[in-house]
Amino acid sequence: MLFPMVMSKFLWGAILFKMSEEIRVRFAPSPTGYLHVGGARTALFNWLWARKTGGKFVLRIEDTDEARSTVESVNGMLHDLKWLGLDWDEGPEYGEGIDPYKQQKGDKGPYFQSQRLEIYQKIAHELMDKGIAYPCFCTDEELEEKRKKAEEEHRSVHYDGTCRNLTKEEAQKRIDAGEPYTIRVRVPQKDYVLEDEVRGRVEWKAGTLGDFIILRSSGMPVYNFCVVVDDALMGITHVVRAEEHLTNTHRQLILYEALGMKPPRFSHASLILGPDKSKLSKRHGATSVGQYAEEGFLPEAMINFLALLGWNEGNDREIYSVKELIDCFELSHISKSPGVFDKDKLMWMNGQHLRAMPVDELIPLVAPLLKKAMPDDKRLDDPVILHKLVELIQVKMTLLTDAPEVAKTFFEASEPENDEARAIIETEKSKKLFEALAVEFEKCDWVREGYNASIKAASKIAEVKGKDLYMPIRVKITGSCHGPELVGILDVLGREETIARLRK
RNA sequence: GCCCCCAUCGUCUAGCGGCCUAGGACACAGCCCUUUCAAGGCUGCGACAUGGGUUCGAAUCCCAUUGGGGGCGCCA
Repeated sequence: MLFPMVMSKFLWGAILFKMSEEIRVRFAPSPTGYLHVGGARTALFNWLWARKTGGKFVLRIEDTDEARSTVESVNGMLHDLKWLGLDWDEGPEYGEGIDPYKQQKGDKGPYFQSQRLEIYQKIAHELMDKGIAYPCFCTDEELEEKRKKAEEEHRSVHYDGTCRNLTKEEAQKRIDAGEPYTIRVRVPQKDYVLEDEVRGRVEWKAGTLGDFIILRSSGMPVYNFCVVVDDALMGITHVVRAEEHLTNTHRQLILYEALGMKPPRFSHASLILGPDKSKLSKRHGATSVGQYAEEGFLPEAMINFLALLGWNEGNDREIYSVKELIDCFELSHISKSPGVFDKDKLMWMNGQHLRAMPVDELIPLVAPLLKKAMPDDKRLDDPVILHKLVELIQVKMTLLTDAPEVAKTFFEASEPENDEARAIIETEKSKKLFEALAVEFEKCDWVREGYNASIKAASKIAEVKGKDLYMPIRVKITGSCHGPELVGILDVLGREETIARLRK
């Protein structure tokens, strides 16, 4: 008995291999003007899956709610996605002077729902012609009434099917008379089963859902309908999205069946929560990716953090590069329980990525911030000094935006920061030390060995050592009791500046 | 009200019946390193929601309860 089983396994493998089509995933945000971290994580999971499998990542804009949709709001979204490094293979183009509505890439477009209205309308009417859907003439008021009544009688608030059994002729007559109507699908009386990649088997019993609208009386399609039509037409093979859509899947399975299409594989990740465990929203602070970019977070840290919030490889690993994530990512390892967005951990992670970064890569990120904080400082234009400076402050930064503050503590000459600092440099011994050191510095080689020797020599002359030696020098030169290592500071400042500060 | 999902330290999580007196990370505290502050290293603090089963054995499987979340729209 073992042999046939093994055989069939091989056979299945072969068939699956042959049948396996290109994997196509999508991210379908509404154009709200910015990318929410929850959306970013959804986009990331999709993107990782596409990149891991060599598939395609499609970007589709769900803008049937036209009011919010403008070039600016779309670009805001695309900008954030680009910043994260989540590039898409199909969808609107992004860039200076590009109109995302007009310039799109991919052959399954258009990728704006607002540009696909005829498609939805045509399909909705086809379904109606086939009797899979039907026109409903119930008015808003009537429906509201029914809902109320159902609630009072403790029945479920489904549509009662008033227009379900209208004859074709009767319906046509009312349509011809110009009566407004919506199109509803006839929901089959049967159970539906979803085999979710992360949640496993999810079942809906027959009768838990009433006939629902797919096309409004205005001719505008409804979300669940658009999604299914688009996903089907765009050849989406895997839908990865947040848990809030889990119950929508029931309707969507019905619609796939109505269209005679095979549904994609679904993966429902859970929600991202705020510190109070309610769904992450603006009142919890920064929720848009753009805000984190401005605060000085690195895209690779953001990616790493978001990936680990709701996904893990099954081990203790915390730090991943983007490439490593692509290699390790599996849909089945997405976690089922919701997670709190922990900014402290994000900060830590940012520090990890920041410190792991080669100085040459860090310089272009930090230089503009330094330049902005110290616009008149010519030294920043010197690549050698800039390199030394960034190298020195790298270990002291958590965020990119920490750079100016850390640099300023020693890069710019300043008065003692407080009385404690002032007291340190105003002792007689300290004053003696500074002069001795200035003299030594004038004649030494300006390399680490040189000024280390000078400090030693001055130490003997002024009869101070240890903390009484280094702290006064630090305070005299920088004005602060804290900062990067002293010899590094000397490296950056150079001989002239250092001596000038000692003698000031 | 009905439907669906979820449940391990404060937080993110490992765990998929014996390796668990439950491991790692963030945060917190202490120590070490160090001319300072960081960074780094070490140590500590700290959790299987509750109640029933199943089993020789349960964080792990099943059922209830409780708690959280989502949905039930001519919103997306």
